[in-house]
Amino acid sequence: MAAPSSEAERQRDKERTRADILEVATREFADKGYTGARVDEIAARTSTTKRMIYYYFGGKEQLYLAVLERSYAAIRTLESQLDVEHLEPEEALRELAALTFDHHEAHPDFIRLVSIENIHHAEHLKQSAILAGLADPALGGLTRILQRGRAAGRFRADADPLDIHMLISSFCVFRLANRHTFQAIFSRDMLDPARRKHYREMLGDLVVGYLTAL
Amino acid sequence: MAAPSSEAERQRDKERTRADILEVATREFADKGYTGARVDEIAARTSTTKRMIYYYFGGKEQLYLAVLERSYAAIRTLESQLDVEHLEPEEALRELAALTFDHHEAHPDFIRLVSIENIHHAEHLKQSAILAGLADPALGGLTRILQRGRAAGRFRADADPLDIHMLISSFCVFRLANRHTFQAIFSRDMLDPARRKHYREMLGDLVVGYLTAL
DNA sequence: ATTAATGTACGAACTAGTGAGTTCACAGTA
DNA sequence: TACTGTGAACTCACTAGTTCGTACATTAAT
Repeated sequence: MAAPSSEAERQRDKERTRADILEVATREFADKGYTGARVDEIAARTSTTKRMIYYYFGGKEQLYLAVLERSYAAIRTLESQLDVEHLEPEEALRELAALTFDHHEAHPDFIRLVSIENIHHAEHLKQSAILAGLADPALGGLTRILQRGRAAGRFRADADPLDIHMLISSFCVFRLANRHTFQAIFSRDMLDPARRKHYREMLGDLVVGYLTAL
Repeated sequence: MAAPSSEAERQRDKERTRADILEVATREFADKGYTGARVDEIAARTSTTKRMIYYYFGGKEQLYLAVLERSYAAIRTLESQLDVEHLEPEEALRELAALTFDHHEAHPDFIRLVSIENIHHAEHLKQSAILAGLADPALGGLTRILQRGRAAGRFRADADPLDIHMLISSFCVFRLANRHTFQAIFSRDMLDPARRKHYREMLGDLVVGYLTAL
């Protein structure tokens, strides 16, 4: 009975309320942008009230920051899912690219938040405490693969890990971030499941092709 | 004196007023997004008043649509700048990619408007009258180059013009659209003039590498 | 004189944020 | 066991400020 989380009849639960707000706010901000998002609307969709948003987060901007940080935190786990030391450099690279491809596809809200944050010149991300921890997870595994490929004389010598990361990101991000204008103009849905495999392999060919060409 | 555009002492000039409003509105919308943009702010930065915005454009949304259409119209001129029939397919492709690269770099406002429009699910672009005229200019030259390359047995047979266009766009767009978060995380400015040549060539290698690999 | 173009002042609706009070769980105390 | 003080979690109604849009007045051109 003294258990902190007993069971069903819970009305007052700090963590649950915070998580509820964050969940709803993520969708609202990703959907409408920072300025377009309405605090009242977020409140209405939670099981709590607007006053609680201010009670727990302080204000609209701090809530947005919390949403942004939570979304970025998820991508840091990508590195840990990468186990490619036993693969040939080319295959390891394809594996890494595919992993990124899958992660982006699985987190459209995150991509939208990144777009929104760029509209705002990344001013919120810049002041975030988690910023420092984002670069290494994204580049660690990639750097090791490139070193192996270079040492084996199979990758071009002037390849920079950050450039390759940018290349992979641009392909994966564009597919989600520019989906709507692309579809409007060319009548092709880049997220059509029927084309998923094609794009996933195209990205691998692209990266390996660039590194092994010449 | 009957000349429609006489000279300096012009206070009443339909075209000039419209153009002035469009110019200022483009910057405001590109900078703040649709919801973030303020009609009063746009009016303040023109040499005219808010009343004129409603007089000429009808409202905030129609003004945004006019801004969007004007920006998209500019990209339709790209096709006409392409004269690569005399070049080998590989070089023609590099030329096309470089041209796109340059155009995107020269029109950051356009890229931002596209991002913003995607946040809004391209709902404004979809209802635009110019939509139908956008696909062909983007793909015409590219399709011809790919045909030549394939006919000569130098490009892979399964290459789709729209996929290649997407590849080129993703690289060029990412460099501008995600500049700020990328710089915040990796401390690298993708628009640094010192790296411009490198990226421009990287894109060419990328496209040619993908088409000629295997 | 009539009409097109322009400027000013204002209002209705919306929006972020807050003031003030309430409910609940629980620990200490008699 | 019953009572009570306390603080965290919560609700409701409100305010101060903003924002799009417009009614009305005015000026210039034909």
